Amino acid sequence: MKRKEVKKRPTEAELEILEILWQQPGASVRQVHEQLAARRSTGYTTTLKLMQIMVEKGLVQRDTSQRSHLYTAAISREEVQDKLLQKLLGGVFRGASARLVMNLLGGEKLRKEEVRQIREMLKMLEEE
Amino acid sequence: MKRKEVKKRPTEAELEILEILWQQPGASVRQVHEQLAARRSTGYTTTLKLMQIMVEKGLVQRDTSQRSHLYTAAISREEVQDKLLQKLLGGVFRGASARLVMNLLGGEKLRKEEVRQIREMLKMLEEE
DNA sequence: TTTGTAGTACGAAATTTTTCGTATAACTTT
DNA sequence: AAAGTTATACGAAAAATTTCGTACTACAAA
Repeated sequence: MKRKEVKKRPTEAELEILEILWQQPGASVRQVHEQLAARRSTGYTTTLKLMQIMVEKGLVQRDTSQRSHLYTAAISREEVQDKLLQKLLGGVFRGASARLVMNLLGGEKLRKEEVRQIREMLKMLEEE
Repeated sequence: MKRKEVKKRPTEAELEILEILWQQPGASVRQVHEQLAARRSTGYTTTLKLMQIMVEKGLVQRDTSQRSHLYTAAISREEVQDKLLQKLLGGVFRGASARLVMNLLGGEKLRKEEVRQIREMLKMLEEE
Protein backbone atom coordinates (compact mmCIF):
# COMPACT_ATOMS: atom_id res chain seq x y z
CA MET A 1 0.00 0.00 0.00
CA LYS A 2 1.23 3.44 -0.93
CA ARG A 3 2.43 5.61 1.89
CA LYS A 4 -0.10 8.24 2.91
CA GLU A 5 1.07 11.84 2.76
CA VAL A 6 2.96 12.52 5.96
CA LYS A 7 2.03 15.49 8.08
CA LYS A 8 5.21 17.45 8.09
CA ARG A 9 5.88 19.83 10.94
CA PRO A 10 4.43 23.25 10.06
CA THR A 11 6.86 26.06 9.35
CA GLU A 12 6.70 29.41 11.06
CA ALA A 13 4.44 31.01 8.49
CA GLU A 14 2.25 27.95 8.24
CA LEU A 15 1.73 28.04 11.96
CA GLU A 16 0.34 31.54 11.76
CA ILE A 17 -2.16 30.39 9.18
CA LEU A 18 -3.16 27.38 11.23
CA GLU A 19 -3.73 29.75 14.12
CA ILE A 20 -6.27 31.65 12.08
CA LEU A 21 -7.94 28.54 10.74
CA TRP A 22 -8.35 27.13 14.22
CA GLN A 23 -10.30 30.20 15.20
CA GLN A 24 -12.16 30.40 11.94
CA PRO A 25 -12.63 27.02 10.30
CA GLY A 26 -13.82 27.04 6.74
CA ALA A 27 -12.28 30.39 5.97
CA SER A 28 -11.44 31.62 2.49
CA VAL A 29 -7.99 32.71 1.46
CA ARG A 30 -9.14 36.30 1.59
CA GLN A 31 -10.41 35.95 5.11
CA VAL A 32 -7.19 34.35 6.25
CA HIS A 33 -5.18 36.94 4.46
CA GLU A 34 -7.02 39.79 6.11
CA GLN A 35 -6.22 38.40 9.53
CA LEU A 36 -2.66 37.71 8.54
CA ALA A 37 -2.11 41.15 7.07
CA ALA A 38 -2.53 42.60 10.52
CA ARG A 39 0.63 40.83 11.65
CA ARG A 40 2.71 40.45 8.50
CA SER A 41 2.69 42.79 5.56
CA THR A 42 2.74 40.36 2.71
CA GLY A 43 0.66 40.11 -0.40
CA TYR A 44 -2.46 38.12 -1.05
CA THR A 45 -0.83 35.64 -3.39
CA THR A 46 1.75 34.84 -0.76
CA THR A 47 -0.96 33.73 1.59
CA LEU A 48 -2.63 31.81 -1.19
CA LYS A 49 0.55 29.99 -2.11
CA LEU A 50 1.26 29.05 1.46
CA MET A 51 -2.20 27.63 1.85
CA GLN A 52 -1.86 25.64 -1.35
CA ILE A 53 1.38 24.18 -0.08
CA MET A 54 -0.32 23.33 3.18
CA VAL A 55 -2.91 21.35 1.27
CA GLU A 56 -0.13 19.34 -0.36
CA LYS A 57 1.44 18.70 3.01
CA GLY A 58 -1.89 17.62 4.42
CA LEU A 59 -1.93 20.36 7.04
CA VAL A 60 -5.22 21.75 5.84
CA GLN A 61 -8.27 20.46 4.01
CA ARG A 62 -10.04 22.38 1.34
CA ASP A 63 -13.49 22.52 -0.11
CA THR A 64 -13.27 23.44 -3.78
CA SER A 65 -16.93 23.09 -4.56
CA GLN A 66 -17.42 26.83 -4.57
CA ARG A 67 -15.50 29.32 -6.60
CA SER A 68 -13.90 30.63 -3.47
CA HIS A 69 -12.25 27.65 -1.82
CA LEU A 70 -12.79 27.11 1.87
CA TYR A 71 -10.01 25.91 4.11
CA THR A 72 -9.99 24.08 7.41
CA ALA A 73 -7.11 22.89 9.55
CA ALA A 74 -6.45 19.17 9.18
CA ILE A 75 -4.32 19.05 12.27
CA SER A 76 -5.60 20.12 15.65
CA ARG A 77 -4.10 22.72 17.89
CA GLU A 78 -3.60 19.99 20.48
CA GLU A 79 -1.60 17.88 18.06
CA VAL A 80 0.66 20.77 17.25
CA GLN A 81 0.99 21.74 20.89
CA ASP A 82 2.00 18.23 21.65
CA LYS A 83 4.45 17.96 18.81
CA LEU A 84 6.19 21.22 19.62
CA LEU A 85 6.26 20.55 23.33
CA GLN A 86 7.77 17.13 22.80
CA LYS A 87 10.40 18.65 20.60
CA LEU A 88 11.26 21.24 23.20
CA LEU A 89 11.31 18.67 25.95
CA GLY A 90 13.42 16.25 23.99
CA GLY A 91 15.69 19.06 22.92
CA VAL A 92 16.97 21.90 25.01
CA PHE A 93 15.20 20.73 28.17
CA ARG A 94 16.59 17.22 27.84
CA GLY A 95 13.56 15.67 29.46
CA ALA A 96 13.72 17.89 32.50
CA SER A 97 10.01 18.45 32.89
CA ALA A 98 10.44 19.95 36.31
CA ARG A 99 12.82 22.48 34.92
CA LEU A 100 10.32 23.34 32.25
CA VAL A 101 7.56 23.90 34.76
CA MET A 102 9.93 25.95 36.84
CA ASN A 103 10.66 28.26 33.94
CA LEU A 104 6.97 28.46 33.36
CA LEU A 105 6.10 29.36 36.93
CA GLY A 106 8.97 31.74 37.33
CA GLY A 107 8.87 33.39 33.94
CA GLU A 108 5.57 35.12 34.28
CA LYS A 109 2.87 35.70 36.77
CA LEU A 110 0.28 33.01 36.42
CA ARG A 111 -3.31 33.66 37.23
CA LYS A 112 -4.59 32.02 40.38
CA GLU A 113 -6.87 29.97 38.24
CA GLU A 114 -3.95 28.53 36.30
CA VAL A 115 -2.12 27.59 39.46
CA ARG A 116 -5.24 25.95 40.82
CA GLN A 117 -5.64 23.87 37.68
CA ILE A 118 -2.07 22.77 37.78
CA ARG A 119 -2.34 21.79 41.42
CA GLU A 120 -5.43 19.78 40.66
CA MET A 121 -3.72 17.90 37.88
CA LEU A 122 -0.89 16.99 40.18
CA LYS A 123 -3.31 15.67 42.73
CA MET A 124 -4.96 13.46 40.16
CA LEU A 125 -1.60 12.21 39.05
CA GLU A 126 -0.63 11.27 42.58
CA GLU A 127 -3.76 9.26 43.12
CA GLU A 128 -2.84 6.80 40.45
CA MET B 1 26.93 54.45 21.22
CA LYS B 2 26.89 51.80 18.57
CA ARG B 3 24.33 49.03 18.97
CA LYS B 4 25.81 45.84 20.36
CA GLU B 5 25.39 42.72 18.28
CA VAL B 6 21.98 41.28 19.07
CA LYS B 7 21.69 37.68 20.07
CA LYS B 8 19.51 36.29 17.38
CA ARG B 9 17.47 33.20 18.06
CA PRO B 10 19.54 30.10 17.19
CA THR B 11 18.51 28.07 14.18
CA GLU B 12 17.96 24.35 14.30
CA ALA B 13 21.51 23.44 13.40
CA GLU B 14 22.95 26.06 15.69
CA LEU B 15 20.99 24.64 18.55
CA GLU B 16 22.62 21.26 18.08
CA ILE B 17 26.01 22.87 18.29
CA LEU B 18 25.09 24.84 21.38
CA GLU B 19 23.97 21.59 22.93
CA ILE B 20 27.45 20.18 22.48
CA LEU B 21 29.18 23.32 23.69
CA TRP B 22 27.09 23.38 26.84
CA GLN B 23 28.34 19.93 27.69
CA GLN B 24 31.85 20.62 26.55
CA PRO B 25 32.83 24.26 26.90
CA GLY B 26 36.00 25.33 25.17
CA ALA B 27 35.74 22.66 22.51
CA SER B 28 37.48 22.84 19.18
CA VAL B 29 35.67 22.62 15.88
CA ARG B 30 36.92 19.10 15.45
CA GLN B 31 35.59 18.03 18.81
CA VAL B 32 32.22 19.56 18.11
CA HIS B 33 32.16 18.02 14.69
CA GLU B 34 32.86 14.57 16.01
CA GLN B 35 29.90 14.80 18.37
CA LEU B 36 27.74 16.24 15.64
CA ALA B 37 28.70 13.63 13.09
CA ALA B 38 27.00 11.02 15.23
CA ARG B 39 23.66 12.71 14.61
CA ARG B 40 24.02 14.44 11.26
CA SER B 41 26.20 13.27 8.43
CA THR B 42 27.67 16.52 7.28
CA GLY B 43 31.20 17.53 6.54
CA TYR B 44 33.74 19.18 8.76
CA THR B 45 33.68 22.52 6.98
CA THR B 46 29.95 22.70 7.43
CA THR B 47 30.36 22.55 11.17
CA LEU B 48 33.15 25.08 10.98
CA LYS B 49 31.09 27.49 8.93
CA LEU B 50 28.15 27.23 11.28
CA MET B 51 30.35 27.96 14.23
CA GLN B 52 31.87 30.96 12.50
CA ILE B 53 28.42 32.30 11.81
CA MET B 54 27.54 31.75 15.43
CA VAL B 55 30.48 33.92 16.45
CA GLU B 56 29.14 36.71 14.25
CA LYS B 57 25.73 36.37 15.80
CA GLY B 58 27.21 36.44 19.26
CA LEU B 59 25.93 32.99 20.14
CA VAL B 60 29.38 31.67 20.94
CA GLN B 61 32.67 33.10 22.06
CA ARG B 62 35.98 32.00 20.70
CA ASP B 63 39.53 31.93 21.84
CA THR B 64 41.82 32.36 18.86
CA SER B 65 45.06 32.50 20.78
CA GLN B 66 45.93 28.95 19.81
CA ARG B 67 46.08 27.59 16.33
CA SER B 68 43.04 25.50 17.01
CA HIS B 69 40.33 27.90 18.08
CA LEU B 70 38.33 27.08 21.16
CA TYR B 71 34.63 27.78 21.34
CA THR B 72 32.28 28.35 24.24
CA ALA B 73 28.59 29.10 24.29
CA ALA B 74 27.87 32.77 24.92
CA ILE B 75 24.25 32.11 25.72
CA SER B 76 23.21 29.80 28.50
CA ARG B 77 20.97 26.81 28.21
CA GLU B 78 18.59 28.53 30.61
CA GLU B 79 18.35 31.59 28.39
CA VAL B 80 17.51 29.48 25.40
CA GLN B 81 15.07 27.36 27.34
CA ASP B 82 13.36 30.52 28.44
CA LYS B 83 13.29 32.06 25.01
CA LEU B 84 11.86 28.98 23.34
CA LEU B 85 9.36 28.33 26.08
CA GLN B 86 8.10 31.89 25.94
CA LYS B 87 7.70 31.58 22.22
CA LEU B 88 5.74 28.37 22.57
CA LEU B 89 3.61 29.83 25.31
CA GLY B 90 2.92 33.03 23.44
CA GLY B 91 2.27 31.05 20.28
CA VAL B 92 0.33 27.87 19.92
CA PHE B 93 -0.49 27.67 23.63
CA ARG B 94 -1.81 31.24 23.72
CA GLY B 95 -0.72 31.78 27.29
CA ALA B 96 -2.48 28.67 28.56
CA SER B 97 0.18 27.56 30.99
CA ALA B 98 -2.12 25.07 32.60
CA ARG B 99 -2.75 23.46 29.26
CA LEU B 100 0.97 23.23 28.71
CA VAL B 101 1.56 21.55 32.01
CA MET B 102 -1.32 19.24 31.29
CA ASN B 103 0.26 18.12 28.03
CA LEU B 104 3.46 17.67 29.92
CA LEU B 105 2.00 15.55 32.66
CA GLY B 106 -0.15 13.53 30.34
CA GLY B 107 2.30 13.08 27.53
CA GLU B 108 4.83 10.98 29.34
CA LYS B 109 5.37 9.32 32.61
CA LEU B 110 7.19 11.60 34.95
CA ARG B 111 9.48 10.27 37.57
CA LYS B 112 8.27 10.64 41.14
CA GLU B 113 11.12 12.98 41.74
CA GLU B 114 9.93 15.30 38.99
CA VAL B 115 6.43 15.38 40.38
CA ARG B 116 7.77 16.12 43.83
CA GLN B 117 9.82 19.03 42.54
CA ILE B 118 6.88 20.48 40.73
CA ARG B 119 4.67 20.19 43.76
CA GLU B 120 7.28 21.93 45.84
CA MET B 121 7.52 24.79 43.42
CA LEU B 122 3.81 25.26 43.55
CA LYS B 123 3.87 25.39 47.32
CA MET B 124 6.50 28.09 47.24
CA LEU B 125 4.50 30.03 44.75
CA GLU B 126 1.43 29.89 46.92
CA GLU B 127 3.25 31.19 49.95
CA GLU B 128 3.99 34.50 48.30
C1' DT C 1 63.66 21.77 2.89
C1' DT C 2 60.08 19.19 1.17
C1' DT C 3 56.02 16.69 2.06
C1' DG C 4 52.13 15.63 4.67
C1' DT C 5 48.61 16.83 8.09
C1' DA C 6 45.34 19.66 10.43
C1' DG C 7 43.56 23.92 11.00
C1' DT C 8 40.78 28.51 9.55
C1' DA C 9 38.65 31.65 5.92
C1' DC C 10 35.43 32.41 2.68
C1' DG C 11 32.61 32.40 -1.42
C1' DA C 12 29.26 30.14 -3.34
C1' DA C 13 26.17 26.08 -4.32
C1' DA C 14 22.15 23.55 -2.53
C1' DT C 15 18.04 23.45 0.13
C1' DT C 16 14.19 25.19 2.45
C1' DT C 17 11.00 28.73 3.23
C1' DT C 18 8.76 32.90 1.90
C1' DT C 19 7.32 36.12 -1.41
C1' DC C 20 5.25 37.76 -5.52
C1' DG C 21 4.27 38.58 -10.69
C1' DT C 22 1.63 37.07 -14.28
C1' DA C 23 -1.74 34.15 -16.57
C1' DT C 24 -6.14 32.66 -16.68
C1' DA C 25 -10.89 31.58 -15.37
C1' DA C 26 -15.34 32.87 -13.15
C1' DC C 27 -18.44 35.90 -11.67
C1' DT C 28 -20.70 41.13 -11.69
C1' DT C 29 -22.01 45.19 -13.44
C1' DT C 30 -23.15 48.23 -16.93
C1' DA D 1 -21.32 41.64 -24.74
C1' DA D 2 -17.68 44.35 -22.83
C1' DA D 3 -15.27 45.91 -18.94
C1' DG D 4 -14.12 45.50 -14.35
C1' DT D 5 -13.50 42.64 -10.18
C1' DT D 6 -12.14 38.64 -7.64
C1' DA D 7 -10.74 34.05 -7.64
C1' DT D 8 -7.00 30.16 -8.25
C1' DA D 9 -2.68 28.21 -10.46
C1' DC D 10 1.92 28.19 -10.91
C1' DG D 11 6.68 29.27 -11.90
C1' DA D 12 10.13 31.55 -10.30
C1' DA D 13 12.53 35.28 -7.56
C1' DA D 14 14.12 36.43 -2.89
C1' DA D 15 15.57 35.32 1.60
C1' DA D 16 17.13 32.34 5.11
C1' DT D 17 19.58 28.27 6.31
C1' DT D 18 22.68 24.56 5.48
C1' DT D 19 26.33 22.48 2.96
C1' DC D 20 30.72 22.11 0.90
C1' DG D 21 34.84 23.01 -2.28
C1' DT D 22 38.98 25.36 -2.54
C1' DA D 23 42.60 28.34 -0.95
C1' DC D 24 45.62 29.39 2.30
C1' DT D 25 48.36 29.07 6.79
C1' DA D 26 50.70 26.73 10.60
C1' DC D 27 52.76 22.89 12.45
C1' DA D 28 54.98 18.07 12.17
C1' DA D 29 57.66 14.57 10.17
C1' DA D 30 60.77 12.77 6.96
